[in-house]
Amino acid sequence: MAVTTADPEDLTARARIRDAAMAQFGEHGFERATIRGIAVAAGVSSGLVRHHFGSKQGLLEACDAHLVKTVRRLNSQAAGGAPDLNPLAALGPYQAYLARSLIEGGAAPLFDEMVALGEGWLADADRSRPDPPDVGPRVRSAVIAAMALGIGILRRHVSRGMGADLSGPEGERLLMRALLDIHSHPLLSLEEAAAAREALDRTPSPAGPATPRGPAPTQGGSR
Amino acid sequence: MAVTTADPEDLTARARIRDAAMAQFGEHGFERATIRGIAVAAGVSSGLVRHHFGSKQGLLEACDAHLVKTVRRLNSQAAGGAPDLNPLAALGPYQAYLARSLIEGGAAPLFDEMVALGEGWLADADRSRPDPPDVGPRVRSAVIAAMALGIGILRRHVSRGMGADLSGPEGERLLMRALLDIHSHPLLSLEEAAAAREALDRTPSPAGPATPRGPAPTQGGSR
DNA sequence: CCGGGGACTACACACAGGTGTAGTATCCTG
DNA sequence: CAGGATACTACACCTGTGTGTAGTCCCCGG
Repeated sequence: MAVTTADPEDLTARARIRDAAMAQFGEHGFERATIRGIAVAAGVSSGLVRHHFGSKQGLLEACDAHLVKTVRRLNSQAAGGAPDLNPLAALGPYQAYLARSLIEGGAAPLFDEMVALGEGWLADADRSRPDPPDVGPRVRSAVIAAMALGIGILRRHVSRGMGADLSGPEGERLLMRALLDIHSHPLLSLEEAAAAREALDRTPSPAGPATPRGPAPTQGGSR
Repeated sequence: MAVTTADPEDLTARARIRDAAMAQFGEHGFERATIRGIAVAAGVSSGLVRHHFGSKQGLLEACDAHLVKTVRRLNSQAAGGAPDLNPLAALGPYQAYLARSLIEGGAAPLFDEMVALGEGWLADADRSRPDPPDVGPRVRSAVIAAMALGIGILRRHVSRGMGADLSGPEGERLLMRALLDIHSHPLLSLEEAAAAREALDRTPSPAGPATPRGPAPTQGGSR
């Protein structure tokens, strides 16, 4: 059940402005988006934007609030259900906005909620794990949340790299298959991870040149 | 070996301007950063910025070029070495800039290089895998690259969620331990993944409400 | 009928910031 | 020692854009 943005004709001017703003903010970012541009997209005068939302900042806050409301609604719909490997996909047209908001700092509460959700799941899973994890579920959940969101944030790059548009159904399915494969096949064996962890412990200062050997695309040596 | 930004005094004005610009662009984004602000940070007049780089756009391109050069140098230093689980960390002060650049579309070639590197590694790993992966290494590499970069892009949120500053050495180590654990413990069992894949194949239209059950922090149901 | 308030528009204002120009100092080259 | 190029500054300009103000239309309660 994706977010359904009804016909613009069916919405009040206020809602149309908000949706247009979320689209523009999502696509161009807060600074680059202009009140006039949003007004044109919503089919109203720029003054009306100010009338309804007071200021550009106020408009942004209304967008954030609406995003939070939408996400909470989606979350409660899927309450108790299994977590999603590709959380951003559920937001449909608001996906770009959430990505921007995360980057520009607005969606912090949503991120924290994701972390909390994942933390619960990981804590459960840890109980049936032979070896105890050496970092707590909260830390791992934060990292996993960031990784999962990275796909949506870098949607354009991922689409280019995959050769399929992530926004389309075929790209979405391809992504899902890739995620299933990735998350069911660890990049490191337990032995490799243990060796890397030990190497990490041996270097007291983080300036050491030893990069723990581990498989993931790279950009360079360790810091 | 991190990127070492030498004393500002030791650099030419041009280099100082470029570094200041990368810092400002990285922290505030392209739009919000101002030429005057960059000039002040670099200790020069705003006219000199224009003198050296022609325009704000030209400055941005020079920053991109320098980033590419820096990353290539790091890559060649670590050539043949093992990939890094946390690629962005190696960039030190340029980390924020790369994150911004990826979001705003400038660093596409770098992303593609990461994907190519990871693709090679995955192709190697696939040869010693009992079950054949059902998506090619390039697609998986693109997804993994995005996931890995997501941590750096959402650095602030991750730091908050972990309770430790990712920019500091202690946060970096904690992240590394989390990554080692995550990448050595699959979130899905092979059976779960197979079941989810099968469920995915059964739903012809992607509008189906069935979210393949898989463990990761979530935001809502599937699209 | 009518008074008021909300929705909505048009237009003017102010200012931030990118860009352009002129001028000065400094250094290299012949 | 020219003399020109390059590094660098100060300042004027102008567009874009957020914001403020006044006014119109329309619905609704009394």
